[in-house]
Amino acid sequence: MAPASLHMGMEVRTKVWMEQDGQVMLSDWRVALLEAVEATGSLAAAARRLDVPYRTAWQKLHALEGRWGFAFLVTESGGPDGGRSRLTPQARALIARFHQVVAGLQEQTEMRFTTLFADDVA
Amino acid sequence: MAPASLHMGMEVRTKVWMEQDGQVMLSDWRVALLEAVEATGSLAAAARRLDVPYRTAWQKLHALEGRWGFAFLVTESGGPDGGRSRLTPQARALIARFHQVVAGLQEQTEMRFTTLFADDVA
DNA sequence: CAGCGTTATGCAAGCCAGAGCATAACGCCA
DNA sequence: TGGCGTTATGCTCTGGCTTGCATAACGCTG
Repeated sequence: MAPASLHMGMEVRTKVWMEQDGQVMLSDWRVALLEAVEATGSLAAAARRLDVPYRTAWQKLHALEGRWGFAFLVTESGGPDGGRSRLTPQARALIARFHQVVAGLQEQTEMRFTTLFADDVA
Repeated sequence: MAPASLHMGMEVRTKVWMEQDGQVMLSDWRVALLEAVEATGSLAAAARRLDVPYRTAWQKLHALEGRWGFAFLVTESGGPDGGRSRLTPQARALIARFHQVVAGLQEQTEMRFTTLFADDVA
């Protein structure tokens, strides 16, 4: 068998976010959360899916709305399923542009990493 | 005058790092620290330059050496300037490859950001 | 030989985002 | 009408990282 690679489990990771005077205005994680809301129809379900407490998820989005000055979610409490949340058009538009900004970055980075750290490390 | 842009001070930021089973093996910040050591000739000076306590800088590098299993710095205490630290060839090589991995990412991201968020936000 | 600046490292304190717990309103449904 | 699941939000507590403080050795230098 081939010699055991020294970088078992080694991986490269990237993080992209937007900020204004030190405050996070949008990040890949937050985008993932918003998309989970869109997919599941509720913030509670989205939080469970990303494995974070509802408390935390709500706080993050709440802070975001405060900073941007407009709503990201249109919510209803009560009803058949207890309630639900959906994204506002503005939120959707913002997410779309964010995706365009970060498109391909992770893949590029991983490709370079794989090439440069192919069979040895250090 | 032109309408005040809604994204005054808005910026996109990226972070790149390597990790192995949850532990940071190298990051852009750590690389910056190492390069500051190379530039100044001492870890203490490097820490001052990056505006972090010596305590912190040393801990980070110490942990790194432990994880990789080899020395990043060759150090001397005492002497004319009190002591000094220089990078090992292995550390230099690692840094060089890290740079190749992340080359241009920041610039690309910023270009896309500027284009997509040119005159309005949301 | 006393002093300085650096490396090296233990220990205690602080700081803060994240997480837990609690409460309340809402609207359907059995 | 009592129960359920969701939104919404206050208060508190904690786990972990960052920092500060302290100590010691080293080896020039005045």
